[in-house]
Amino acid sequence: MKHTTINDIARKLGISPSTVSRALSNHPDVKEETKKKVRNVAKELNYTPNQIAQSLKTKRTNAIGVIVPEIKHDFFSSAISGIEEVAYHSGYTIIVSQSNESFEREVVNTTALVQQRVAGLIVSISQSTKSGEHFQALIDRGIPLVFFDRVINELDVFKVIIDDKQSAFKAVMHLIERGYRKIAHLAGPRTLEICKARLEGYKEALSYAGIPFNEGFVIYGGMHENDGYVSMDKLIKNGTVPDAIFAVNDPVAVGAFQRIKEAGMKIPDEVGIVGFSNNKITTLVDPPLTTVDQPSFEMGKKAVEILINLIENPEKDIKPSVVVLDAELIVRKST
Amino acid sequence: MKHTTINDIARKLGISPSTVSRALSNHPDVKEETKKKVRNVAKELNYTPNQIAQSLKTKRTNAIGVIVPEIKHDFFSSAISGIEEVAYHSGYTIIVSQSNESFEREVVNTTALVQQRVAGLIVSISQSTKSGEHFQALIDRGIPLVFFDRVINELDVFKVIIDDKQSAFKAVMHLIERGYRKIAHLAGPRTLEICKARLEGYKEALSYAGIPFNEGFVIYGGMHENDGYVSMDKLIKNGTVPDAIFAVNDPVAVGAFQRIKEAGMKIPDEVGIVGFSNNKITTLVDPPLTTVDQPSFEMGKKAVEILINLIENPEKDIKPSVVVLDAELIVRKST
DNA sequence: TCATTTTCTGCAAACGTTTGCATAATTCGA
DNA sequence: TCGAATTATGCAAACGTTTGCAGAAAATGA
Repeated sequence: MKHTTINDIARKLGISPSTVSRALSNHPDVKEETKKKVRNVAKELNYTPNQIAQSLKTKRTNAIGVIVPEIKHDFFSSAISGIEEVAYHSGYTIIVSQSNESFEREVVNTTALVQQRVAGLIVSISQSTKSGEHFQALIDRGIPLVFFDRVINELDVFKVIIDDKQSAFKAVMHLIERGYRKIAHLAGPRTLEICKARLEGYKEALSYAGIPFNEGFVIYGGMHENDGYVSMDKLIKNGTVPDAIFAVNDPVAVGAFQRIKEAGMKIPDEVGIVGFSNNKITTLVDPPLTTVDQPSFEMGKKAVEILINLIENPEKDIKPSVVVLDAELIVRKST
Repeated sequence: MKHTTINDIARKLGISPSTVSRALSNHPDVKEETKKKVRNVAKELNYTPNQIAQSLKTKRTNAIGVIVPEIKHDFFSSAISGIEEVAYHSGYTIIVSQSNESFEREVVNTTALVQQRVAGLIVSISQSTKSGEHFQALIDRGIPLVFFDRVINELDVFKVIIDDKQSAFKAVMHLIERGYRKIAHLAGPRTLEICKARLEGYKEALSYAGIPFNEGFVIYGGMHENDGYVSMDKLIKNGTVPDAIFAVNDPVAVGAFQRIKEAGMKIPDEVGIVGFSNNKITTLVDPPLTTVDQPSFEMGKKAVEILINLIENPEKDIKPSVVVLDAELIVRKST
């Protein structure tokens, strides 16, 4: 009733399914005349190859699995856009799932993708992921895997990242050059390497500039706008108002930004603020935010390019490496 | 080398694959003791069912295809989030593709999804889609299809939308109540029904209020920020500066917003502005934008709920209907 | 004209499952 | 203790392809 098969075509033409198969894949063995007939009937009957059957036989799929913490997050959605873009042009399709920052869900998603026999996976881990066993299992089975942005250092796979520490260093140095001295850091979850690295960069810049590190100026929180708001609120309530903020990412920066405005403090005169990621919002707030341009779209593209290369060259086992993309500091009016 | 199969388990236990299959799916016919043994070996060998083979046999898949114009667009990425959320909890997986506003690519994506034998599709059409044949083909084959937001009126399928005309009407009436009289509309592509509807609502509000319709106050453009900027620029260059703007969506509103600021005009005193969609940015610009709250996340959820219902009840052929979700006007400081 | 080569087509097995049906193994009643 | 009823297992076909191999048909040469 539903889909026509190669057999329907064969029956209609009184030839064998094998010939039809070969005709459709333009095999040189089959006569041009037969090919034509087959193609016509195929069109006439609205034939679409059953990729499920093809995959079963050939043991290849053109599906790439993608797992991110949250699809709607600006950084990830544009990374996914980049992934889809390249995948599309290479004839791959992407299966997208989100972990919602939950470790369990990340594991479930991973096995779901394995069951679907995706050709490979691109992953940015959840903030509650403390173990990499589910990914190690992929590696053991020889399923190509590429991490981007949020990676697990211990695992020996390809990683597409930026130099978080160096970028953070540059951002904080910029604040220092602008004359800010009481610089607070709104940090992300301690579990994430990117957050650790950004914190490191912050500390290093302070020490480089001879500014003593003050534990009370590091406020840990999540990666969302609300976290930034809450963290800033804490600083204000504690009476330890800094003269500048380095936020772990843009949503956090924007949250802090709002709290600062509510407190009636002037940006950048009373408080300078630097974000991280170059989300679209940063250009739209007033004043626009200084931030680190994290090339989300390009990171997605790069990750999938690497993955496809791995998929299509299974024999030469390519040594995993860490690809570090450039991330520039974009200076705007908030500093 | 790669994946263990049911046969590996069978061989290891000296039983038949059929028994293993039944054991794993907890069939009552197989003895508890055998089940245990099977489960143990399955775990030991790291068995994951090959869903490709399962699908081929059962003729069912748990993949849902999603096609949107652009993944990174705020509205769509949060709709996709909603879709994934519900899909995940119902055991489905989503294959996401973007048309990039290209008709051809939309067609390619559609057939790619059909080849993968997705259980159903959720689509928001591209702005250059003028024909619905590729979707009609789905309907003819009995493949469940749900449109959301950007729909094709002529096709008899489920649609999840908001009342665009009514919402536009409310938005423009609000401007009128605020005292604005020279209201321009930055319209979207004439091909999209949502754009036509919003234009209609605009016209109707004017006529309702007895304000004569002025052709020169409708500027057609795309759906992006830059389009808003350009359209606003035209109005300014033409010397026909309105005292209020009703934009077809938020990005366009924000683009106009920036051009207005550049021109040194005060919002809302000299120019009022209303957007459409309630993108996150609208709360962050200064002043925050009045806009129509289009529940993207919920639209995604609703669409996939309908789709799953269609997928899981193929026998009772459910009559397609149009689901209209509520969209409230959110009044902020820009009007 | 017939043997030989070349060109084209079909048979059948395989991919990893599921499942109707047959049958082996076990349990039960008398 | 034996046949019947019950319980548990296996056989084999099927899902829609691909592909090695065999062999039919056509073309070639002498």
